[in-house]
Order: sequence, then C-alpha cells, then structure tokens
Amino acid sequence: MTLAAEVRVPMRSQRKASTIVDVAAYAGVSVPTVSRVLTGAAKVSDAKRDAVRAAIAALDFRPSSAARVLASRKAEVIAVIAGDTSTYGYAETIRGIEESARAENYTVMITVVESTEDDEIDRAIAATLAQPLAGVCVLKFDPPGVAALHRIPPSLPLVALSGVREAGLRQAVLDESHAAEELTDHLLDLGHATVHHVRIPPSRREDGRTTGWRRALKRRGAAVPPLADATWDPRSGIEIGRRLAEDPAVTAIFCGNDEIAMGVIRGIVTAGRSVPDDISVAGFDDHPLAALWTPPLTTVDQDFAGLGRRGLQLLLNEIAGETGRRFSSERPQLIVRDSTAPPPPTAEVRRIN
Amino acid sequence: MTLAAEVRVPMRSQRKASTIVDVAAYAGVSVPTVSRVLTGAAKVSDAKRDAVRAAIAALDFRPSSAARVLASRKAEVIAVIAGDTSTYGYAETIRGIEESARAENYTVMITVVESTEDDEIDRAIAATLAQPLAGVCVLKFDPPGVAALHRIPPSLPLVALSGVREAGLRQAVLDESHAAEELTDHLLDLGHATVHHVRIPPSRREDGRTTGWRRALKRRGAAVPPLADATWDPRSGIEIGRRLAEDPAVTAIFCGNDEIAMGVIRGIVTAGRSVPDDISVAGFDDHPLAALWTPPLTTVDQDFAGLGRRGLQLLLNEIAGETGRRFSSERPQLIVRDSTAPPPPTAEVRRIN
DNA sequence: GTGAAAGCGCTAACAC
DNA sequence: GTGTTAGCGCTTTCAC
Repeated sequence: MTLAAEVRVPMRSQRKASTIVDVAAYAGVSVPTVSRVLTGAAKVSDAKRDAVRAAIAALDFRPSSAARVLASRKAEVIAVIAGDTSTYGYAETIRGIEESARAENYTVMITVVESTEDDEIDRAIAATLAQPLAGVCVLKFDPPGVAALHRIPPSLPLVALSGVREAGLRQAVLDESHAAEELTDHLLDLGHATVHHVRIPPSRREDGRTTGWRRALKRRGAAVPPLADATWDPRSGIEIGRRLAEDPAVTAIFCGNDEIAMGVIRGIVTAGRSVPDDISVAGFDDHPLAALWTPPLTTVDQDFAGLGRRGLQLLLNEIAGETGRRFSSERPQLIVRDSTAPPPPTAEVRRIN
Repeated sequence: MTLAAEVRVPMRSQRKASTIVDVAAYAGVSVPTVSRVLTGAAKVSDAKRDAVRAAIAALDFRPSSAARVLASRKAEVIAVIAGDTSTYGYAETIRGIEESARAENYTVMITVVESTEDDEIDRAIAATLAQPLAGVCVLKFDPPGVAALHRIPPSLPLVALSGVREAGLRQAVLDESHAAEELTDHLLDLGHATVHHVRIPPSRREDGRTTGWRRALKRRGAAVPPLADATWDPRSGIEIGRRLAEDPAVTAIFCGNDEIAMGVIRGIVTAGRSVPDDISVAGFDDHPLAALWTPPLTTVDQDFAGLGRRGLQLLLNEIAGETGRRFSSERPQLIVRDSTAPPPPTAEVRRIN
C-alpha cells in the first residue's frame, strides 16, 4: 500500500488530460459518437462503441463536467446550507441527504453560514450558488439557517429542513412539538407538580420543543416555570443544572437536547443531588450516547437521517417538476429510560402542603 | 417570516437566469469588460465598473461556474471523500476543511464511501469526479478511506488526512502513536501492572493508537494483553466492558476512542464494578462529552478541525503548484481527568503475589 | 482602458 | 446509426 502510493505520486499532475476530440480521433469516429456512448443518449453500433471504450481506457479520458454541464444545462449537484455540520442532529441530517443523493447520482455540496446578516450570508453562499446547482437544501435549525433561506434565488429549487413548519415552503419536518408534549405528559404522569425546561437556542421566537412543553403544562393546569437558556455547548448545562438543583421545588427538568441534559445532570450531581431520585431529567434527540449515560437518558428519538432523506426526496420531486407533496412530517418517538422517575417523597409532601 | 415565505414561493422557478451578455447590454459595455469586473483581472474605469455592478444587481446576475471553469480551466471545488460524516472525528475534520476552504473561496463537496471494493468506490465517487474539481481530500481514517485513496485519478491534486503516516503522499496527520504511548505511560505510572486495549476498527494492519500502546508496554517491560475489538458503535463497548470487568487482573483499559470508552465504562458499571476505583478507563479524542461523563474521562485531545485546516492548506499549496511542505503533523495532548487512578489495593496485592 | 474575435470541451439539433 | 453544424456562458488573446 505504501509502495503503491510512492509509485503513484510522481505521476500526479503530469500527463495533460485528453479531450473528447482525442478519443474520437483515436477511435476513428466523430465526436458526437463518443458523446453518445458517454451519455447513452442514442444507439451506437457495437463495433464503434467498443472502439470508443477502448480509446477512453487507452487515453485515460475523463469528460470535463464543466463542459458537460455547460452544454447540457443540467446540473447534478445539490447544495446544502447549514449553520453547523458537526453537532449530532446536523451531522446526521447531512448524512441522510448525502446518502440518498448519492443513490440518485447527485453530489452534495456543503456550505456553512455563521451569520444572520444578509451581506455575510451572501458572501458565504456566493461560491456555492455560482455552481450549476440542481437544487438547494437549507437546514433551518437555527437563526443563520432561517436567514439563509431567504437569500436563495427564487430560480432555484429549494427545500427547507427543520423542526418547525413554515407555510408556503417545500419542507420536511420532525413534529417536535407533539413529541415534546408527550414527554412533558410522561413527567407529569409520574407525579411531578410541574416540569422545568432548559431551552436550546431557538431558531425563531419559540421552538417546537418549547411550544409542546408549554402546551402540555397548560392543558394539565400545571404552573409554567421560567425558562433557562442553554447554548449548543453541553457545558452550558452544568451551571444551569447546579442552579436548578438548589431549588427544592424543582423535581423534573426537560432539556432541549440530550447534550444539554448531560450537562444539566452533571451539574445536579456536582451539587450533590441525584438523578432520578431527587430530580428527573429528560433530553431530546436520542443521541447515540444517551443510552450509555449514567443514568440512561429518557429522551425522544429523532430520525434526523430520515429527515434528510425525506427532504431530498421532496427536492428531487421539485427538480423533476412533479407536483407531489410539498410537505413531509414525522412524529418522533418517546423513549423512556432511567433518568426519569416519580418525585421523591419529600417533594410530594411539599406539594401537598 | 412565514408571510415572506408565502410571498416568495410562487415566484420560485420563474425568471430565467440572466447571462453576462444581458449584463453587458444593460450596462452598455462589452462582455469582456463585465468579465473584467467579475474577475478583477484587469483595470476598468470607475464609471463602467459602477455601471456593471448596477447591472449585475438589477438583473440578479450570478456567473455560471461551469462556463467559468471551462473558459479559465480553473476549478473552485474541493472534494472530500470520507467513510463517514457524522462521527465526531469525521464531522470535526470536515468542519475544519470547509471552514478554511470557504475562507479561500473554495466550495466543498462531500462524498461518502462505504465499501472497500474498487467497483463500489468508483461508483460512489464517479459523480464527484465528474465535477470540475480543484483537488481532493481523502479522510484516510478507515478501510474505505484507504481504498478510496487509490482510486483518485493521478491528474488530480490530492491530500490524505489521517492518523498514520504514509510515505510519498501529501498528507496531514495527528501523531497518535506518541500520544497513545504517553497515555499508556500515564496508566503505568499510576501503578497498573499492565494496560488492556480496546481497539477501534483499524484503517490498516495496525493503528497509531495501538502501536503507541504496544510500544509503551514493551518499553516498560509490561505484559501485552490480548486486544479487544470494538466497532464504531459505542454500544459495542458495553459487552467488552462487562467481559473485562469479570477478569480481576484487569485494572486499566485504554480505549481507542471516547465513545467506546463510554460504552466500556457502562459495561463495567453494569457488572457491578467501579471506575476508576476498581478499573481505570481512558479514551482518545476528547469528545465534547468526555468532560461531562461520569466519571469525567481521561483522554487525549485531538484537534480534528485543525487537521482539516492543515490538510486543506497542503492541498492548496499543491494546487498553486508550490513545492512547499508535503507533510504536516501535530502532537495531540494528554488530558488527565477522573476516570484513571491507581489500581485498587487488592489488585496490587495480587500483582505482588 | 476597451472591444472584437476566438475558443474552453462538451451536447443537441438536424441532416443523411 | 452516424457525421455535420451550432451553440452553452464565460475568459482570453490581441488589436486599438
């Protein structure tokens, strides 16, 4: 293997690339005939097809896609615009998009937008939009994503992926608010007087997770405690957990995602209290490490890769000019593990008083 | 926001994209002049430049990169070939690549290879290689990555990113073997008779992490216990941890990455033993959750994003035809937390016997 | 500084 | 089936 690499490297960037003209000459056919065997657009006699194939192999010919795209006015690239690429939900969604794009012979191009300023967004996506694109997927999980959505030229097929529905847009979503409601109900059913909520950075005024939580609380007539705001960094949960652990009224906490929940639990444990004996904590997303956590996390399974796949399908529909569905929603699944339990007796007594 | 989307959508796919000819006509200049303000290749009078800019804005003109690439024979897309995109190390590396590519006005294209079969690899990367590429980054972390490396046409600028050095290749690496050696030494220094190793799927015959571990053990005259093999799924560590916990001779375990370490710890705890009181466990990578784990994980900080940045820089050098460095290495940093401690007294006694 | 002319490497439309 | 003829939308000489 090492040897092969050593042999190979000196050859790099050497031989001038051959063109379709060279291939045609070598095979003794016309240029369009070569093009025909390349694209399979029209029938070619067996003899000529074989000659062309041989010429292609002999000359190590690889067609220039620039020329190809220019001449055929057909692109096979899907651009993905996202505010992040390495956090679990983002990475999984992108994986889903890439996976199904590859199956359909599309290639995926990734661009990260970090700002919500139009100028900066335009600069970030300019190089991408200059490509001959078949369509664009925007991950509308966060403010930069939302902002980017409105900078995509109307001439491009577009699909938005996110947890919150937005009217008039081709969109694939995860029905987070209902799942959050179900999770909050689970905590309430356990006997907790109310459920505190640690929010992830919201993409709009209010997230689906927060909305569902609030809805469940109101429906059940429970008090709606003040929100705590975390960042995307799991460590931001530690301080919040420590603070909440000091308040004896807090017996149940619903965190906007599993990483934050892990930070919050860490903070609670650091403060000398126990999960779930003193305080129940639930997350959201079913991060791959959620089941391994101590204690294993009660959470909601979000199929991000599936979200990506569904979104790409919607986009492909639009590209194909089909009038099919413009919207695809899926209900995440509640997963009850060990981090949630009934409130401690002392808390029950306190509640009764 | 919702309103804006509703207004916007009906306009989608309408207006035909304008070309450089339209811009030239609108601005009252020649086509080459428009090209000059686009590329900045030659001086243009202020008046004409402003007129062209105004025309570009008015017509919402975005140059076709296909035509641009074809005419200039210069590409601005970097392809990244990887065996995975969502696992921590991969995602972070890709983030580093994307980040610095964007800073240099390159766009990043991602392709996942899942097989080590030449045919399947060729099929997976065909769509990508058909694009007009400036260069290719291969994440050589795993067997598919290694295999893909040898399917990239020699005419393309190439850089490999990985933990293991390979001669003759333009490459950015993390010096994992020395870091692994340091980590093993740390465990030995704590008083453990030897250190067990749970290996991640190796990209070649032997990984840098495994090599460093073995080297430290031999240098210190410690026994080299049999390897345990984990998969990339953290859950694969659970069973391994449970099994290792049953062997009283096991007092220290070095796991190939943090996720596996988390699984192994879970298995040990499930088996009723304690970390680090009974058994010390160390990971590798400094995963964002490693510090939050119970107990916080001793590990090695790997700067994956930095690896991506360094790799891209190397690639850019090659694209620019510079004869600069072909190799970039960085030493990861040992981070001692609470999951490693001296062996329990019983084990010491056992060792003395 | 600026424009006219000539391609870049391919596919599409049309004959034969 | 196959070749001939025209572009695709830009950048690049090369005059002026």
